[in-house]
Amino acid sequence: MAKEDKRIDILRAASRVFYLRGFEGTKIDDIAKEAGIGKGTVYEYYHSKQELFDKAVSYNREQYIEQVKATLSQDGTLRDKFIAFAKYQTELVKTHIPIFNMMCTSKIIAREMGALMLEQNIRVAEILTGLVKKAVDQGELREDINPEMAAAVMIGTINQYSSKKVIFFDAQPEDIDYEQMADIIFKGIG
Amino acid sequence: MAKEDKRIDILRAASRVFYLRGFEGTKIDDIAKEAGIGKGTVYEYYHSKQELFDKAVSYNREQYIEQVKATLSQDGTLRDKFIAFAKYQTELVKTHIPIFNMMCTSKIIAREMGALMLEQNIRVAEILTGLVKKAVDQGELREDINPEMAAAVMIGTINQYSSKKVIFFDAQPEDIDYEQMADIIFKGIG
Amino acid sequence: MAKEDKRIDILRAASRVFYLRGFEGTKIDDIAKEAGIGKGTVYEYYHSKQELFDKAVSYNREQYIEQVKATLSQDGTLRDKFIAFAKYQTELVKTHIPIFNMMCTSKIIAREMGALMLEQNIRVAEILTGLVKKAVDQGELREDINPEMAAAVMIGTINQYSSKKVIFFDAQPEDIDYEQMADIIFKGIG
Amino acid sequence: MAKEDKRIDILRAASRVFYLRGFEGTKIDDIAKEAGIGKGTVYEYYHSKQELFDKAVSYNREQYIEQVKATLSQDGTLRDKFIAFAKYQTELVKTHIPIFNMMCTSKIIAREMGALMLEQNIRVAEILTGLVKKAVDQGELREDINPEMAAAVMIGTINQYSSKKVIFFDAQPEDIDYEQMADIIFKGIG
DNA sequence: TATGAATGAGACTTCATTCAT
DNA sequence: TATGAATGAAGTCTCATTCAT
Repeated sequence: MAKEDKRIDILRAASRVFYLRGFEGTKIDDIAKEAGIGKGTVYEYYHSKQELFDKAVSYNREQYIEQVKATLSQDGTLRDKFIAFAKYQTELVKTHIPIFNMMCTSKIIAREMGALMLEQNIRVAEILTGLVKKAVDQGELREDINPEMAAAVMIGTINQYSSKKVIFFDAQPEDIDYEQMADIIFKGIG
Repeated sequence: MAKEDKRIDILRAASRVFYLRGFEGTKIDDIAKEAGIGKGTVYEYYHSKQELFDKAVSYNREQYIEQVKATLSQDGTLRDKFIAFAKYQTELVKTHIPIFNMMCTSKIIAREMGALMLEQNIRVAEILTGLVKKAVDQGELREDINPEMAAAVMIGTINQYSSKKVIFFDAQPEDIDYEQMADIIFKGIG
Repeated sequence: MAKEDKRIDILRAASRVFYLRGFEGTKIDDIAKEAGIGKGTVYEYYHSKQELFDKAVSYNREQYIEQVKATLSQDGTLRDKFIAFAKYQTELVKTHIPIFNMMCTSKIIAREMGALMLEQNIRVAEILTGLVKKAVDQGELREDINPEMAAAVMIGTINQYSSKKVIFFDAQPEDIDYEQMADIIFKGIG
Repeated sequence: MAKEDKRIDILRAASRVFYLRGFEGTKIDDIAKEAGIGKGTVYEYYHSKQELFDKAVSYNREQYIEQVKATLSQDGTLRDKFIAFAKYQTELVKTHIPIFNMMCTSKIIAREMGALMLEQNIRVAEILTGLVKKAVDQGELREDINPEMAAAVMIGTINQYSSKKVIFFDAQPEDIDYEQMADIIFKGIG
């Protein structure tokens, strides 16, 4: 228990620091201090910096995917689900899970992390693609659309507009007009 | 002349290596070898690794923005421009300019690079937003749309669908169905 | 009682591990595991790794010297004693007491261990030298020999031939022809 | 040239320090200081401490074997050769080549070094054994001796008596009575 | 008394930067 | 101007020792 709790404590501390400074920019000592423990103690729980990083990525990814699934499995139309997902994704970026940035800050991204990032993005896209197909079947969307592309429009728009507003302009998640975002995606800009 | 040429040579060599290995993962010696010169020579042209990195980022950003401007200033409807931009962006990712990845591989991303990335993305978004406004004025788009958001839909969709297909699934830029992408954005998915 | 037994247990466990891995290559945890106890417990009996090492060396040395004395105090001619000693020394190397190797595996050999090694070797040499003198008196050996050198011939030959055969060629102690060895030493090679 | 000279300089400096303190007890910084260079420079010439150690052992071993061969190939009887070899071996221990001690001071002795030590000792023993055989053929030695064992008597006696006198009692190599040593070996102690 | 989690000093190694040639 | 050998600061990881339980 206490042992496992501490493992998680260290993982979360590591996540915070990796998030802020990236893999290379993070010193084990930083993580130890963030967790309020000694440097050597980190190594009692994780064998290497790399392992700690990988575990932190996995941990946050799991958390993320679970939340996405929960968000998208709520009742309602695809429009409702989209708005819920957009809100969640925006909150996420603002507040807590550092997964996106963590993936962008390691020198090894070009090798191992590419697959991880892909997998996660693919899984979310797949879930959304499935929902799009169902919505087509139920007549909520027009029949001639490419579901995969439709899912890309949704995810892409959120990442481009919503997340960036929050990250770069310090906007609050509640300031985003999700209804308008849904309108423009569902009705088109033309 | 020759001096200035060599500066650019080094800059381009640095861009290639930074792109592949990130800031921390790149050794000055790697850059020197890539440029076919000695390690000390790099320091005759740039005072530090950090300066070289910054200059490489700026250089690639300039090139990128210039190309985007050229692409979007061609004659035609917004739809035409969108397709041209999507093609360019996709080619870009596939072939050469390492700007996106460079931004993801430095330990300083959270601090200085955030602003750079923002600025570039903002500039492209601004250009597109301007074109959207013009298209609204010319009746090509409906009047009630938020131009900024419309631009985000376009950029976001390209990044999510097109770039990912190319990056992660090794698709060729010419395999992407840009017409379909334009349709879904202009007509909406609803 | 039990306390003193445990001290010896730890000492023997330490001897085995030091023997295999040397001073620096041995972790306190290895010794604890070999002794079937916890790491902290080792420190209840010995104040430091260095003390434990020193005590282990002393312990094995005592045991060794006692055995050598017993072997050499048996009845018989010097030739008999030599053969008995050669057998014992060969068995020793093969089976159990790690004293020689322990002495070769510490970083402190050049300083403190030199004296220890010397002392032990000297004591054996002295005992043998004494026996040689007695044998001279009893007419078993010729009168003009240097007893110290004669002892060196005996010890040196055993170490060079017998021990090496066993250590490096995995010969069995009983495969050695001790009679032939005695012959060559007593009669000379000339 | 200068580069190769420096490689050797470092190797010799490393040999001296390894000799005094053993593998584990030697810090790269010690070697650098002994060589009068910076710590990083050592790594310009050798990739790791282990490589440097291995190279130092090999280097000293080569030097040693060459010298032994030269010593034993001089004209004269076996007795003459023995005396020359004993002198050389004694000088060696006193003055310069740290091979024996180096081999005794690493934690890896039990694994890799065993073979090296064996090989060297075997080679010397083989050379001597060959000379013994030749001496038997020429009637210098009696016919019924075991040449391998005779060689062991010679090497063992030198190591036990001569080297120890020098190492532990600080005797000078010229103080040793090599004639007496030859007598006792050739005529026997009996 | 016995334990093992926690600790931090210290070692190896890397690499940006300097500078003599 | 061009070079690459030299350097040492700094980071990762190990492990002897301590101490609360």
